[in-house]
Amino acid sequence: MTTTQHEAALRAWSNLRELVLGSNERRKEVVEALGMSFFRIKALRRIAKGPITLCALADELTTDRPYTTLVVDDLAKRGLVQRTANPADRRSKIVTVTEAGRAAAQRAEDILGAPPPALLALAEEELAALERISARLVEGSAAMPARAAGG
Amino acid sequence: MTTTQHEAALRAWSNLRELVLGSNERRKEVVEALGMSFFRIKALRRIAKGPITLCALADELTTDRPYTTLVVDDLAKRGLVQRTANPADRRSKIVTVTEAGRAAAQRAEDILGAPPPALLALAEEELAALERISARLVEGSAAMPARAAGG
DNA sequence: ACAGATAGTTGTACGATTTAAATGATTGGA
DNA sequence: TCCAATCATTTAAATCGTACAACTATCTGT
Repeated sequence: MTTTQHEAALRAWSNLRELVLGSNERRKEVVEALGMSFFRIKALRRIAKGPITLCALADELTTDRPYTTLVVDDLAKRGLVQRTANPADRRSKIVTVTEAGRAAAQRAEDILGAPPPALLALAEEELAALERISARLVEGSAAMPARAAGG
Repeated sequence: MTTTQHEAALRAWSNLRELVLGSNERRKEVVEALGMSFFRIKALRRIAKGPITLCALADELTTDRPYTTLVVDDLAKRGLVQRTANPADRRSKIVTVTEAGRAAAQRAEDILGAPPPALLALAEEELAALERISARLVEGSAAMPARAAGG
């Protein structure tokens, strides 16, 4: 890793952050479209991905169980999710998405997942390169949350 | 734009979002390091970039003036920013960063701007390609906030 | 059966943010 | 000068999210 490479990494990271974080209008857009806070939308989107216990959901949202209970209450009141018993552990409950919830989550994904115009305007080879490199970055980040590869 | 290209754009955008938004530990890290909310850090970083009126600051933070006043009050109480009169308009005040504020903002930039390990692990050509493409994306997004290029 | 740990719930307190109404100082145009 | 608009501020209420304590039901290991 040369110095110029490190500087290139700094610039690339700055660009990527500006690109992704700059599209904050999306947040407001999806909040207005679904009529709930972004945090609840995040919870709903996770639940829509697959049934999950309240405890695990609290972990994924990096919040505590009491507030997760409250959020799930709210989503349930809106008819977007359901609590079901966990046959494996009667203490816990599994939260599943309803049809209405799945539709709402899909609407959120459609809004948040829509690529910005500049990305759609890329040349074919550039887009292919970006897809390949970004996939590698995501793959790498999942495996090493805080430390460099290879140890 | 072919169908597969649009799908490639969707996947690339998904990857980029996961990469940038997945590094949420950074948010907590900088919040803990500076001892203030992320929103106030955002305000401070903006003020550190250059003097700005309260009204303009409220616009950039997409919040209202009353809360901006409160946030600037807090930053001023911490000795990080100063209010000065605006010679061009005595109604308005200009907020400038102090030396301590500049140091704090720099600390925030250092934490938030540090590229994730996976990015540093990229091969030289890939990193160069990513820097070039991401720069083009940022350039393009600035010019067209919501509409495709060329009209 | 027993003790300790875990899952979900309830309640409470607090800080951060949003929203709205109102005020004083100042600017700009008629 | 007078009127309307703007800038910063104050105040109050409401919402959102975090943190903590306590409770019940259930699981685990002994």
